[in-house]
This record gives sequence, C-alpha cells and structure tokens, in this order.
Amino acid sequence: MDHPGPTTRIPDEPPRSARPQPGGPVRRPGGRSAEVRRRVLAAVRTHLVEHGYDALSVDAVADRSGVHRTTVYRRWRDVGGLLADVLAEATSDDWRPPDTGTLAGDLVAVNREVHAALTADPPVTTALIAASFRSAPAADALRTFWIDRYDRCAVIVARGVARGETPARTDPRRLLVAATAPLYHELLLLRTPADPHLADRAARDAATAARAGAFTD
Amino acid sequence: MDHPGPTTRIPDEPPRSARPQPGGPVRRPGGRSAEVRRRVLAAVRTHLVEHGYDALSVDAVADRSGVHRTTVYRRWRDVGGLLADVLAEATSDDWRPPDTGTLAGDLVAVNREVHAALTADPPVTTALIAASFRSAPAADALRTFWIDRYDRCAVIVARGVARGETPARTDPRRLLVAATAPLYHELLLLRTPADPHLADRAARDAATAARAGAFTD
DNA sequence: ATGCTATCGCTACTCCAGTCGCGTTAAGCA
DNA sequence: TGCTTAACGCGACTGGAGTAGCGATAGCAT
Repeated sequence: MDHPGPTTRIPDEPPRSARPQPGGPVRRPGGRSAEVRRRVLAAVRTHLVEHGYDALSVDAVADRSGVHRTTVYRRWRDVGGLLADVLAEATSDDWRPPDTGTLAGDLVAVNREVHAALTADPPVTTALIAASFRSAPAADALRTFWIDRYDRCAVIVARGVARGETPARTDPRRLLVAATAPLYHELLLLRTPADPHLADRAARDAATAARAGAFTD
Repeated sequence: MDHPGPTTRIPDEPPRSARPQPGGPVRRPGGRSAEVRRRVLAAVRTHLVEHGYDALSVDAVADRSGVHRTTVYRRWRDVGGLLADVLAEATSDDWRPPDTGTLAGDLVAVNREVHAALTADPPVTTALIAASFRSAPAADALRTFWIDRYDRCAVIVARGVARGETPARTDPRRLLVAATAPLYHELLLLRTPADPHLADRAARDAATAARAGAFTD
C-alpha cells in the first residue's frame, strides 16, 4: 500500500522571503499560496525528522517555515491537518498495487510498503495515525486514504482467484485487512520493536489462510 | 482477552464531602487516599459515558469528583494516567483465557471479549488506546496489560496443539495477534462501523490459517 | 493526647493552543 | 494601469494544561 516511505524526498526549504531577481519580479509558480504550502509542508517534514511527532506543533511549523501562525491555523486547522496535507502531497494518484505473479508475493510486497511507511523517517504515517485520535482532519484524511488503498488492492485478490490460488468467494477486503492488520497492531498499538520478518510473515500467513479457504463465508 | 467491558459496573459516586456520622468519625476504608481514588475513578467513568474521550480532562474529573485538580495531577499525572488506573481497577488478576474445547471456539470467545471492550460504554479501552499516543503512563499501562494477556492466552494455542488442531510448531503469539489484530484495525484505525460478525470471522479465519500451517516458520 | 508525616487543598503563576480584528500585500482581471 | 479580492501578517486576547509553594488536615505511631 502506498504510504509515504523512506524514498519520499524532502525538498529544500526556500528562503524566508524571496528577494527581487535581476531583470524581473520573483517567480512563484502556483502563486503565493502554493509557495506558502511548499514551505509549510517542508517545515513539517523537517521538524518531524529532527524532533518527532510529540514536538510537532503549529507554532513550531510556523517558526521554521516563516509563515505566520495565524495563516497555518487558517489553512490547516491543526497538526493533524498539516500531517494530512503532507500525506496528500506525498501520495501518488497513479499508485497501483504490486503484481508479482503470486498472491503471496503481492501481499508480501504490499506489507513491505506498509512496514516501510510505519518505520519511515520522517514518521509521517505514524504521526498521522496518532493525530487521528485527536484531529478530525487527520481522521478524515486517513479514512479516505485507506478506503482508496484497500479498494485498489482488491485486484490482488482477484488475480489470486483467477490463478486458482484462493477460492472464488474470498472476500478481498477481509483478506487484505488480515494481511496488514498485524503490522499496524504490532508497530503502533503493541509498540513492539520492528522485526524485519514481520511484514513477510503476516503476508504469508494470510496467503496460507486464503488458500485454506479462510475469508469466505 | 480481559478488557473492561459492558459488564463493568460503575459504582455510585460518594458524597462530595463526608459528613460526621452520629456516634463516631467518618469511616474511610483504605484511608483518605483510597477514597480519593474511588471518587476520581468513578468520575472518569461517568464523564466518559456522558461526554466521551474528547471531553475528558483533569479539570473535568476534578470538578466532578470534588478532588482538587492539583491532587489529580499529582497522583495521576495526566488523562492517560487516569485511564490506566481505571483499567487497573477493572481488570482481574485471576482472569484466564476461555476454554471451549476447540481452538476456534477459544479464539471466538477471546475475540468477543476484545470486541466488547472496544465497543463498550464507557469506552475505557478505546480511550486508553487513544491516550497512549500522547501519554507515557497510558502507553506503559497498555503495553504491560497486553504483554500479560497475550502470554496468558498462549495456553489456547498449546491446547490446540495438544488436540492436533494446529501444528506443534505454531507460534502462539503470532496466531493470537492474527486473530485479534483485525478487530483493533477495523474499529480503531479504519473506524469502520461495528460489524457483529467481525469478531467471530476474524477468529475463525485465524483458526483456519493455523490448521493450514500458518504461523509456523 | 501529642507529634510527625503523608496527603490534600488553595491560589497564583507560566506557557501554549487557538482565535479575532484589522491592516498589508499579492495576484488576477478588466 | 487601476481596482478588487483573496491570502497573509500582526498583535492582542482568551482559555486551558500544567506547575509551584505553602498551609491545612487526615492518619498513624508513641
């Protein structure tokens, strides 16, 4: 599943105030509004890397980005809104689930992406999930994202059915949740130290279950 | 797994200030300290029922319990500490995992308890989990609780092995996490509406997986 | 009954999250 | 080029989370 992961690049922070250029006005693609957004989101990512989620605040982001705190409150409402926007910026509309040729392979690939997102630096995904318990914008963004991603991944199960790897009546979402839920549970709720085999094991356990007829009524 | 559930009884809130009784001093079993604790924890539960987790605060609990806010901060540190103590009060040292005669039956029984806890009123468990992202006392209490409960449930898997329902090499914790994680994932992270069949399905899916040799390396 | 200690209550304080009103400025359009 | 509007900056404000110091009181031991 597509989450912001370690390959998400942090763009350089632009200068605090753009200086007039020789020969013409300062160029601001997307207008002042877009530049404000770029600076603010860059500040969120940098602050997360350096200080973690607990230290993330609207004031901290405003100070680092040079955008006034009132503007940040006005546009993003709270820390959760900031994180939701960082996620929105980082995720790709054209993301597609992996296609490795086997159900287990696809689930392993998805779980590796989820694992990478949950252990990434900056910890955007874990921060957004934590924020979702306190912030409506964060909860909304997360729900929307997950609905979309679980929908897109249904094709993994359809391929499995087509290959005869799993019964035709397999509930796709139920299987996908079974594959991914242990990662979220272990890393976010139980807070167990990251186990490099966790993602693959959970995926393979789910594939074994599917083959055996689980996830069907 | 033992969570405070709908059967947890809310004791009546004692009067704000105990009045001298005819013929002798006010009786305070456990001393003033114990009475303060009873009143504070009762206030936490009542406030959760009436206003939910978002409205829970140290000041609200102090007002409702008649215990000074400084005392509440001093003893419980934050809202998470309050919720951790409510959990401690409600959980039973002698809880044992269910023993229904089958692996699937045991997992279903555990999952029903987890489901009851996650959908209970007052929502102590969900509140504590939400608070654990912000409060060290809450995170510590939850971790300790879960380590204990997953350990105690290992016997469910041992019985399954003894009955020949699952291979001898089955990893107990991995199976238990696979059975319970979808409930937490759906109800707390994905926030999907409570599905009466969720608990049973997740449990049976895990039992099917175990029978098929999942959760072994 | 008295003294000591742990616990609690009280008030004032700091700091931070969040908001408001108003002026400034960027940007688009006629 | 000028006007209008949207977005931003600024400073002041409110309310709530959290803390500190000190006095009062409950409870226990002598």
